[in-house]
Amino acid sequence: MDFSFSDRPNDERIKATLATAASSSDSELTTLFLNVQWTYREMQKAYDRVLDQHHLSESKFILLMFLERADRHRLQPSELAEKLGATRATVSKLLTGMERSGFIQKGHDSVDKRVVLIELTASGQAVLTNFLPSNFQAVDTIFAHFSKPDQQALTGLLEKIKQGTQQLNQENEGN
Amino acid sequence: MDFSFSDRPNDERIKATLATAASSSDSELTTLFLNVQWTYREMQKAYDRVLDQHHLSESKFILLMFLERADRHRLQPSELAEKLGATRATVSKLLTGMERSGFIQKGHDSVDKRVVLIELTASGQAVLTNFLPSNFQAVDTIFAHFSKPDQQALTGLLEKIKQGTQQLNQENEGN
DNA sequence: TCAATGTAATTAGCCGGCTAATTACATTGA
DNA sequence: TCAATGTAATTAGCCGGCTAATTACATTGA
Repeated sequence: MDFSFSDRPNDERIKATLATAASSSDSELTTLFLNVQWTYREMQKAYDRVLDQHHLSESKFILLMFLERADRHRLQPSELAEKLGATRATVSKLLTGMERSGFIQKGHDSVDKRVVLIELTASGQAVLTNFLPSNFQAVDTIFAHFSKPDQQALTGLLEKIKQGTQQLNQENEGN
Repeated sequence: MDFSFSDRPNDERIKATLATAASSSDSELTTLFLNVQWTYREMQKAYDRVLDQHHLSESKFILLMFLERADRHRLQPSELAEKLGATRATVSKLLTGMERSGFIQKGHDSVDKRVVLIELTASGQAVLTNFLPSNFQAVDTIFAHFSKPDQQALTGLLEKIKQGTQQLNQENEGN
């Protein structure tokens, strides 16, 4: 596998976008914005590779975590969807794949016939247990160069981005 | 549209993950990691909404930018793919959609019969010109709460994440 | 009590990403 | 010169996200 960096696409975007920037402030903020996107996407790709080595995707991993902590290792698809923050349709697809992989089993609720009960299998348990150390290791590596103050600084800056995002949503309310 | 915040899914992930953390350092870094993901994804969703109001996706917008700057407003699909940093297959799909929308036209190269030439249409031009101010406005809003030092600080922290990402890739080389 | 309404899950069909396979043409070198 | 190899683009088929429609069952209230 070739992970030698090609930052070229990012540079191309910056070049193209800066040519249309009206002010130097626009230029700086746009560069920063593209930098945030690029950094996140490279980070996520690297993290996804770790997950893939364990035959997992991020969402599937999170679903296994929820099941692991649930009473009797069982939850309804709708409960999983709400915890995950995805639609029921998406979760339905993910669960189909996880059943095929043998990570979960589907069962029926005795009371409400509409309900499906998703149960963690031993094999799903094992995959999760195996992945967890790699997960923390990956996060450690990503933030290897961070000092304590760096962590706090980033937390503060993320908070400001969240506020800006909320404003952007308000500006565009009513479609 | 309802943009009232449900941070619940993020909280659920943090709760579930922290329960399995070995050290307090793991806890802190994992929380920070989830926070980075959450913040980016909310920001991107808001930005995508702005694009969608102009019948664009981010990749389509970038492709229009490349064409706008190109000699005679023309590029080959393979050139666009390399600049964009996506596969030719992906770009092929995007271009099909953009042709349907009337943003581009496909033509033939007189010399090399394998080559397709993508040309920006007047309508594509117009959509781009119209979107650009909204684009800068969106970026401004996202970073509305950032001071100059904040910008510099974030740039530095992103650099550290990039370094960590590269290390993570090295650790997982040869899968 | 049963028609109207609500709810759980899935399916169909779209988007934008990917890899692998295919098609068509161009280039190269013995 | 033409077989082997390279290259441009597309297509097939997968993934994980979405909305809208559908199916099947549960609840409610006149």
